[in-house]
Amino acid sequence: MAKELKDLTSREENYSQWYNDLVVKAGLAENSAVRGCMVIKPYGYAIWEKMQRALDDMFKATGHQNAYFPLFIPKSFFSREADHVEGFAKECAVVTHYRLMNAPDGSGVVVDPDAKLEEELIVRPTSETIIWNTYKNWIHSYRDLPILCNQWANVVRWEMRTRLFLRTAEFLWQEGHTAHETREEAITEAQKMIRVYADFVENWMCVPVIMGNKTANERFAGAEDTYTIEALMQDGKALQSGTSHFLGQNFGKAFDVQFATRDGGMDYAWATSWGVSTRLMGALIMAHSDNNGLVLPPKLAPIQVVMVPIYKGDDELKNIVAEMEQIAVKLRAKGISVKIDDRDNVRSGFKFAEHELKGVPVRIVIGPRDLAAGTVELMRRDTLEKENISVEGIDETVAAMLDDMQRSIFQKALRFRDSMITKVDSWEEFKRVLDEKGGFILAHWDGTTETEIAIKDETKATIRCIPFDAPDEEGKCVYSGKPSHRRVLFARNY
RNA sequence: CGGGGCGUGGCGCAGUCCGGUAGCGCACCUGCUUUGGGAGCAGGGGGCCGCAGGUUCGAAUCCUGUCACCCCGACCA
Repeated sequence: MAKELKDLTSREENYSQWYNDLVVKAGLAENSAVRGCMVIKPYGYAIWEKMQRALDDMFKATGHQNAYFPLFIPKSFFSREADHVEGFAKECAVVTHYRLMNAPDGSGVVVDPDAKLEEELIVRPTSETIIWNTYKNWIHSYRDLPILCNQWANVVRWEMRTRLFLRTAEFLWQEGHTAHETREEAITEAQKMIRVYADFVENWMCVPVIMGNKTANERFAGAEDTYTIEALMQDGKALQSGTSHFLGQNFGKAFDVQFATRDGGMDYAWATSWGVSTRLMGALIMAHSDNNGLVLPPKLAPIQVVMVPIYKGDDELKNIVAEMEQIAVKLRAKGISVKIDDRDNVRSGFKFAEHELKGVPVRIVIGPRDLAAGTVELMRRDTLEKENISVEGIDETVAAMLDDMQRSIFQKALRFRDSMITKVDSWEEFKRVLDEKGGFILAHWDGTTETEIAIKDETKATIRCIPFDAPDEEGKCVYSGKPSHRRVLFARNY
């Protein structure tokens, strides 16, 4: 391991650089040999697995089942829904051949020109088309509905510029795809799932979010309505953290998914889709980290408690580790994951720094003085506060501390987020707040795409959402001065 | 696809202008001393200098070509 871990520069100077360094140094992920693609390292993947498990439980609890659909999608499927192809065409990886051969001149391996595919295959950027092509065979009657499927998969979007976790050419996600009998039922489903996401992000990741509708301009390609959760990062930029779409009958019609209705007629199925991705890892990192490294919510930390011995000589080490093992048994009995760091090739100070960098929530240090006194030193990662406590009842103390941290990390993020929401009523103020403070801006908007785009062109700020809880309020558009009936949420974003 | 930058042990870099046969820090290995906040000393291993040509007695260095990657735009969330 490296002393180079030491220099996490101040976050204010260059937040992007700082973020990238942190992701790499904390051992979460790194760039791969493949352009724009990411290697998720074991520690990062362990966090992702915890997220997956929690989300999967929530999906099951809301009646969904997992399934799996193909990686490749015939090109023609994309032509079925005009908006959809428009939205994804520019970033698709295309498979054109199915065989390699040795180059005739011996220079290596080349694509066999005789092995050209009749129809090109697209590596899925999202799976609506292949799934609805399949649903056509599954749905004949209203009795077949609803269909509530989710798949855990990888997708590819050939982005020009990538950033670890936030935007990679290939990413891991889940995508739910449901089919319903009525418009109302589908809308209810889409709204239910955005609430599931908000629940997960707030209660597991400790990241507060604002739920709302996307504007027509920011809507998913092929959707009638898109719901989003928007989080705020510590540099004042917003991050779209999850979306849920009401797709109307667009895909039902595009793939001719008709069913016999209760009253003897025929109708097209109503659709939703919803997804969250490894981008959530980026949100987790950028929402809580400090200059010492990651701060992980206890519920998502692969290791919740690390124990570091302070010792001279093998005998002392042996005694301390024996004590630690007894404590570990008690902690594990409470479902707490524990690691005893008894490495003898690095010093304790190095271990402290390393575990802080990796965001381990609680550290227990035991040295000869503690051993004699029956105490330990306890430190919590979020506040870096240390206290000396008795070994008696340590399992209760640590369990309570982990619970408290889960709440406290969220509260801290919430206070920051709330302090970064500014109500703005003039164009001058809008630009000034955006440049000097950042964060979310609540302002009136005249509801037109022209104004939305003009604002984006001038300031790079976009409408993140029209919050569900935005109260009715008469006002004038901050840009055009035309009448508006509620405030919408603006921000610069990732 | 425009504009800029870079390619040298695992990582980060110096050396390139002005050619002389490769160096520094970290990491790694061995030993001793250390251990309550990122250890010290000593010794050691590892690089056809992105690739291909050319100039030259001699090329990391000069010339030509080529391939990567990074940053800023455009694209995208």
